Amino acid sequence: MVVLFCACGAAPYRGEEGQSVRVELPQYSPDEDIVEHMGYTASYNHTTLCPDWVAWELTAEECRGTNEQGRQFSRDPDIEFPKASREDYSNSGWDKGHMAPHAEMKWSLQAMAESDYFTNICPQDKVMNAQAWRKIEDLTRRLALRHGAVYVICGPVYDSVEHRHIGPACVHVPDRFFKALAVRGGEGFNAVGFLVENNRQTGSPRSYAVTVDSVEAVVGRNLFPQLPEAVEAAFDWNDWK
DNA sequence: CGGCCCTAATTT
DNA sequence: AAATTAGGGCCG
Repeated sequence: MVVLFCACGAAPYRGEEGQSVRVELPQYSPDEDIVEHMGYTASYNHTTLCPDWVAWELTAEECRGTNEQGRQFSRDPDIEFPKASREDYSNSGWDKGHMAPHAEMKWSLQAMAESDYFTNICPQDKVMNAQAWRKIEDLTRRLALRHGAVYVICGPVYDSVEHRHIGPACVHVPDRFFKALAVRGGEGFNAVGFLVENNRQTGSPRSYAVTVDSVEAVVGRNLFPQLPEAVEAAFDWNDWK
């Protein structure tokens, strides 16, 4: 069991009882290998060699970070057997796709470096990563600036038993990716989800938007256990565009 | 155009 | 291992 704490320095949401609540964290089990970094929390899967989920709170202040540092993909020192490496991805035809974006860590050089750990990386289709996925990331940053903070969780989806693998370590290639966002509105929280196939997807965020309930049905866990059930049951795209 | 998502080769 | 350079495409 891992005791989670707020390592990012951002002011955490305080629930009804006044205690600190990590809205971005999903339901998880004690046997998951969960690691805390400055900018994100991840559950690393030693079979897929990818995270099962990566969660973080992105604040407006963090979006205004100005540090500059190139990508420096490396193994996570906090994971005991981090078998994925650069070698698995190079010449594979698949991107080393960030879950928590490098560009959302510009508030700290260390956070930027930690975002390049393979704990935070999945094989992503080049076109999907640069277009459909990036547009959802751009939207997420705009939402953080507009609302002050956005709670984010995303990760891979494996639909087929016989999905493909890459590299000597056999990193599993996801069939889809999910992402769920929650923001504080006037009368509580709003939440929306996205499901994107891991192929040449170029569409707008709206074209991938679904309810968080729909994402949970695919992922098989409660993504925002701190929020009321009704928040996850529906969304109005006017709140997100 | 700058910013963002990357790749690969080369140098130190 | 890290830094630098060169290249590619899309978006606002």
